Amino acid sequence: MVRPLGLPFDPIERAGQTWEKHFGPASSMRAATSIFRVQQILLARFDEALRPHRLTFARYEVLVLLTFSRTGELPLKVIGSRLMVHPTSVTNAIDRLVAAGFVRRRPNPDDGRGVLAGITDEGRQVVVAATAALTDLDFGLADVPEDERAALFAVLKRVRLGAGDVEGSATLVE
Amino acid sequence: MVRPLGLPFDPIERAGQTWEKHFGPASSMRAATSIFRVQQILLARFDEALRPHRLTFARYEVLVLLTFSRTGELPLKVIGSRLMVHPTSVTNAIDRLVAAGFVRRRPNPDDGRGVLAGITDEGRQVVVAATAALTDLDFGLADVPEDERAALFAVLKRVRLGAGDVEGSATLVE
DNA sequence: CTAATCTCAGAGGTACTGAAATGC
DNA sequence: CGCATTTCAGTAACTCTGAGATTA
Repeated sequence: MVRPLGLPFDPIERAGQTWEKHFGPASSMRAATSIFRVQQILLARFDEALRPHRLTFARYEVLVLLTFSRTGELPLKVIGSRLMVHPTSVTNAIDRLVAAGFVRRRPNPDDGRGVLAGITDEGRQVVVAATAALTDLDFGLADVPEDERAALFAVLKRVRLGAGDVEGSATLVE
Repeated sequence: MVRPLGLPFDPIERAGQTWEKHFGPASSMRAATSIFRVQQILLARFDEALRPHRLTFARYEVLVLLTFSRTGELPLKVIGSRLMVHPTSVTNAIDRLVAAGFVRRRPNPDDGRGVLAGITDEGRQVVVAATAALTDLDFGLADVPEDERAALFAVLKRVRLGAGDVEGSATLVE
């Protein structure tokens, strides 16, 4: 749980006002700083909700991805690109999921270089429970009305496409 | 620099579609996942822009805060609450800024328990250069139109207030 | 005495680089 | 051969806990 700050003013608002006096327009700075703070708040909420299930949010995402796959198995390479994490981070996450009994590893029969991660029965059970915990929280966004969630997603999508998340869309916004 | 993914589809969009089939409404999940991804993209951009100045974004924020103060000095306690970081993180950041020659430490004459961090001339110079680097980047939000930056800030503010960032505002949205 | 401020030691989680092993 | 996939070793930066020293 991120400790409530309980300040008598909004620190980001105040930083924005001071910024405008010293440096100029502050809209980007305020928005960027808010993204950092909210990410910190959400991550703390998620990890708190997931701790009883012996999961972090990063590992939960891996399990969900495996649940979504037809066979319950995916190459590590695919996991990394879908979740947008570094290959060594995938190895690390899978190591820990295997240690917890939620995932099995086996060589990819279709590609001798590769490895498949497959979800276990225990992994499927924990995903259900963990998902219930997170949806109870509304993914930390209970204070945001439904239409604003969609707007938030749309605005952030511009940034993601600009960073090359989707091939050929770096200049388009659909 | 976060590597471009160059996927043939948007991984968050796809996860949202699959989510709706398995679990139900996905607007919160999509928005929350987007916040995580964009935070990762922005942080990578900032740290890349700041590396030539021997700063991380966290340390840059400390220097800016000191620049904004009347005397160029602030108690560590104030730095921690304004930047919303843990006391031990403040100590760590100040340690490194002192080692880089950007900050000086001295006992707080008004409170024997406390410590003041003060920005040095070299620190003031580096803040100017680093700020130019970040504003050149539009804080990573060049792809977001001006009015949407304000909207983004407003939506995220609901989450921050709900987490208790501002005393007495947990239930209000101004 | 209680409470606040700061520091230190240690643990946990993630990201990244560079190099190696293996197989396409 | 070049290239892709995974792993390992090491580094870095941050967060948090718990303990201790100092002082309001």
